[in-house]
Amino acid sequence: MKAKKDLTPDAWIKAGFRALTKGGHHAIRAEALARDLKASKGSFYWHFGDVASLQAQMREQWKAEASEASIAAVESREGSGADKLRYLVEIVTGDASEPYGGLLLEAAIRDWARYNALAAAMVNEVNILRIEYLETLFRQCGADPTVSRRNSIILYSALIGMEALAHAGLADLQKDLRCLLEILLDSA
Amino acid sequence: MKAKKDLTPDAWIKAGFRALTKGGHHAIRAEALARDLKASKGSFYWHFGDVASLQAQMREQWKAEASEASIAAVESREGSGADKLRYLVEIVTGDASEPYGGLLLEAAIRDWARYNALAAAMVNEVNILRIEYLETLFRQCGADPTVSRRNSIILYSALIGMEALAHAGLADLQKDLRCLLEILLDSA
DNA sequence: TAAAAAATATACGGTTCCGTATAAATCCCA
DNA sequence: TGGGATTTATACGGAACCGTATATTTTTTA
Repeated sequence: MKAKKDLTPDAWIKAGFRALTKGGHHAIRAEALARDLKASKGSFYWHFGDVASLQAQMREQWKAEASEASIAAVESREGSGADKLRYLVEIVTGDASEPYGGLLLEAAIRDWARYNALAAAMVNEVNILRIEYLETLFRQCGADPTVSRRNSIILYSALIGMEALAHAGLADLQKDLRCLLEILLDSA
Repeated sequence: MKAKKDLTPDAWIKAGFRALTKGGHHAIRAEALARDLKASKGSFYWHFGDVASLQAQMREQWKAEASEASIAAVESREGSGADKLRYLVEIVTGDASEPYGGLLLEAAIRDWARYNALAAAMVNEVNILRIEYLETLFRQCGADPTVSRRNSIILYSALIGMEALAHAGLADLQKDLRCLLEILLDSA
């Protein structure tokens, strides 16, 4: 009999994200993930004490990634605040650029947060960081703090909402969000 | 022993919406609803063939309500297109005005649609109707069709996205959405 | 008021899951 | 190469759920 499939905790975490994206937070189940990885439940429970522990590690990993990835990519570039905003819109609407399936996973995690306090707390922290970063960019464009904050909230909200519409073809994520950005930049 | 609690199909449907809002689509379960209503599973299966049938009726009911409620309220008023848009923003951001818990239920249904094709089809129809209605209002403000459509998508997306942020206090749904509306009205 | 119909309750078998216990296979290294 | 540590598989008991079958009670009606 074969054994020792070299399953790392990370492989289980990735499987967890796949399940979350496809079936929602309740789809994160030990036996289902084991089937996905063609492994057995025993293996799962060697790496994790329970399902909640896997979920905790999923939250940690996503939070770290979500807090840094896009911001680091934008900050590594030279350019004005407006340029950075345009580039940011570019990369976050390009799904492939993000790990674990980009906006689809984002949405699934947001759903998760709706029904779970721990996930909600994490998503909230990420939201705060992202909105604060957007604020700095809008301020670099010359907008005053109040307008910057409002623009940030509007832009970020629209991104979240458009993802749902874009999936059905109702919105063109890239085009519509870019358009909104220009409107916001002009409105000052 | 008591029996005959006068449970209508509608009582089960309402319980279904409660469960959906609180726990997500997987929380719509016959035994859980029965506990909620202090009834038994047998009663549920007298009114519904199975859980999928309850879900179908939930979708029908919500679709009818969601397609008409806000639009009818706005259309019953006199005023310019801009006035109607302002009033529409007013009522959709006032949570209590909608049945079954307003935006919270909306979000839960949107989550449901993410993982279920039937729910996705229904939500898509509702989205189309709503966006088309927004378009007519923007056109009444003098915007050309292309701009009207873009404004509609932006405004509707922002509403969807802001709900998630507002829940954590990051956005002021009413204020921020109204602000966006004015920006869109000015951008023409 | 007795029988039929409507509505609810209880009991059952089957499935899927959780988490634990235990066995088995593989890896590492002395 | 053999034995301990690591990793995976199998087997188990218990819980929750589904949908059905079968009482049991209430309401309606003839």
